Amino acid sequence: MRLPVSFFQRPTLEVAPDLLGATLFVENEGRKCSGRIVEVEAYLGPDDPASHAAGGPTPRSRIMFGPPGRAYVYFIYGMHHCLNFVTEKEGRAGAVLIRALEPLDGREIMRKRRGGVPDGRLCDGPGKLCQALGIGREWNGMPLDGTGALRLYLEKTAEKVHFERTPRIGISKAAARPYRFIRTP
DNA sequence: TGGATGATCGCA
DNA sequence: GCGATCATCCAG
Repeated sequence: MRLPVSFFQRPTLEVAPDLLGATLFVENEGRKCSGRIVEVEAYLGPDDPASHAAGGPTPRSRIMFGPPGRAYVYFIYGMHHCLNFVTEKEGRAGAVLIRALEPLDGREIMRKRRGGVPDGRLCDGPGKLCQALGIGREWNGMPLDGTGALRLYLEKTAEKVHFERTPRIGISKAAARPYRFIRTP
């Protein structure tokens, strides 16, 4: 079942765990790739010091304050992109960072984009999955229901999903908050 | 463990 | 303008 945009119009900390187990589909360069979401992190609004939305809207973080159910893609460390899903109702900032996928369809082209790493390393990091799926800045702002100029969408899982919560990775501010969600067996 | 590599943002 | 910082990745 396709996830509607309204799925994202909720508190970020509720959306994040609900995304675990969902399948992300990306149509790019005439190819369709998909992967199961297995790790995410929540980033909140101005009250979350680790969030790009801390300190109010900026040219980069503007999308986080806009309507939910869109992609927030940013460039970091001079060489990587990260994919987020915008949450909360319009005017309130929030996003979920997609940190890892289990690759499903399109592994051939993902391997090609990733330079022939083993399948287990294709999408096991936020920068890696963007490289595998061919996601760059041009995907920023794309709706998550496949209605944009570049198509991506999600399907919900029917399975019961187990997960654990841990602190977020690679941040220095608000590092103690348990806003990371990992799918467990 | 540190280097690559460039956009971003606060402060001057 | 300037520079510290950065939601990363990979080689060694």
